[in-house]
Amino acid sequence: MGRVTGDGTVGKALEVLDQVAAFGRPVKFSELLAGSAFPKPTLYRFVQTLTNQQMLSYDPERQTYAPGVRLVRLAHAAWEQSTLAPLARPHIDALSRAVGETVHLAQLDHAQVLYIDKRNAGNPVQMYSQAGKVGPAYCTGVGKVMLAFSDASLVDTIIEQQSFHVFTPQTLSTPDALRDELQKIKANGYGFDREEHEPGIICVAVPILTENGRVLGALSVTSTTSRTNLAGLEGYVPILQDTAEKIARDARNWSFPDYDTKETTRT
Amino acid sequence: MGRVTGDGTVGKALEVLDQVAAFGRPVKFSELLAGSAFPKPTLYRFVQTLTNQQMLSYDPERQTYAPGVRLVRLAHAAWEQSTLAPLARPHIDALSRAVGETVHLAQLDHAQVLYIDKRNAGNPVQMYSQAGKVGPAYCTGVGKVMLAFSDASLVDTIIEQQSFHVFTPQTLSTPDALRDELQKIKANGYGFDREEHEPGIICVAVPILTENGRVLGALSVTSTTSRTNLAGLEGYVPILQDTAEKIARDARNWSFPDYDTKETTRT
DNA sequence: GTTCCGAGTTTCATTATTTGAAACTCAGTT
DNA sequence: AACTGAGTTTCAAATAATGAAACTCGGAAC
Repeated sequence: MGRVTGDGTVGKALEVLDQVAAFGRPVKFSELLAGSAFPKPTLYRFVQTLTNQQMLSYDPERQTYAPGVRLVRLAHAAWEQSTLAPLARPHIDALSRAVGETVHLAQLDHAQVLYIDKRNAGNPVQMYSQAGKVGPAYCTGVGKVMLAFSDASLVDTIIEQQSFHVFTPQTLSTPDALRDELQKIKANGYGFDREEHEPGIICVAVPILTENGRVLGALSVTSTTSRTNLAGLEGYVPILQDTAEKIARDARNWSFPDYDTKETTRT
Repeated sequence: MGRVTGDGTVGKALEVLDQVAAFGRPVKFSELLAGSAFPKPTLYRFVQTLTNQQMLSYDPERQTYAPGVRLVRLAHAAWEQSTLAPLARPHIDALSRAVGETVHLAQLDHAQVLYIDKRNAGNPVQMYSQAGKVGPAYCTGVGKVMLAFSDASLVDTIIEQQSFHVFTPQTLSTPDALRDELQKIKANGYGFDREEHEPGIICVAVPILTENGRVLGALSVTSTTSRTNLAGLEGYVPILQDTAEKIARDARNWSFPDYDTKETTRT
């Protein structure tokens, strides 16, 4: 079932770290305790250890914990070494200059979309996304495009984990509706977000695929209904596909890790 | 007395994580083993656990490990909750537009400068490209400015930990030279980087201080000797100080961690 | 083709760490 | 003065981590 087994003490500690991060704000020990499976002294020791290790920061005044700065340092290394971002950067810069709209680079992380880079439009639209932020896979352009080109078994797994929360009247709210959409996207080679996540926000997205057709990530151009429409965005498809192809080519040359391939030829 | 490293199993596992990150590239198990104090099976189990937990990613093709995507997600929470960056963002945007040069926002993390946000001269907003990067405290504008306004005891501790590596002929290479410089910076209220870290790169920096004079972080405007000179940069001091003040004010209003009354010893 | 080699992996008895019920501290109530 | 409850410490029992040794297995050497 859903729960990945926490392996050992380290797994438990990281579970606590996730809990703190999930709050989205500095959190008191008692709040953590209320939402934790661990007994008080156990949780207490984990929080102490993580704070010592700078994985959490403690505000002595308010007596709250928040994810710590050590994570920011570590994530920089992660971003540089295990994401497409550094490789894609020059291509995204060029794309951004060419289209003059907000550009996103995303990867699939478990059942969610992880935004790993972004370029803002010249006149910035206030948007929810940033590098490191996660979003739903079933109602974002990048999410749907990545799913559309993923293996059926992976899609099944991921669809099971979607909440299908209805953000707007356009949100695809059932697995079937999503599967239909994925099929159309696969046929077209690109996909839209038709205000499915945020009203007024539309986007066009393409997958970044290896030669063998494995999904590395996705690229999108985002705009607003007040600035353009789907037909307008569709005009960006060629340059998006061109950019995606360049990124994929660079990725091959760099021999990018098969980061989510497990059990390929092993028994 | 202080244990420098290793509280429990969690501490050891995080030590391994740091080791991987320190390589700056995907690393083989044997390379890790060579630089590790842990026996082979112990290290092996840590690496397995961290990989299971997505704190490391494994490339089965090349048999290498790199910091994992989970860190990127966690760091986003850290960046939003325990750094000045989200709060400072609008002010830095404004500053960036006004000066048209590269702008950095940094905090002190142990004995190092941690860059938490950046605006490039030409292109707006690039996340995590520089955010998360660390630099030396003794030879960067932001580093020296933060030290200049820190408590003497903290400065002593930090100076002990500096390498005083000589990057350029201008690098301050002794504690005494640095202390002199810090005194001058404190008197002026702002500081320069006179090509001390990279040839041709100069900057002017100001501290971000609370009402009580506690250092929250630092702001800098960076340019090159081919574009301007120290006198030119000095012209940015008023707008830098203004921006720093606005950030400090917002920090107080938002009552963000790491602010307010000095050691409350009420009786 | 066989042997050797060594990186990576597993085993298991030993050892050290983690665990959590209970007890304690202490500032702020009642 | 007694109560309360969040946060902290204690300590014997339960559990997990440890690492020497042994094993795998693909490739290099003979």
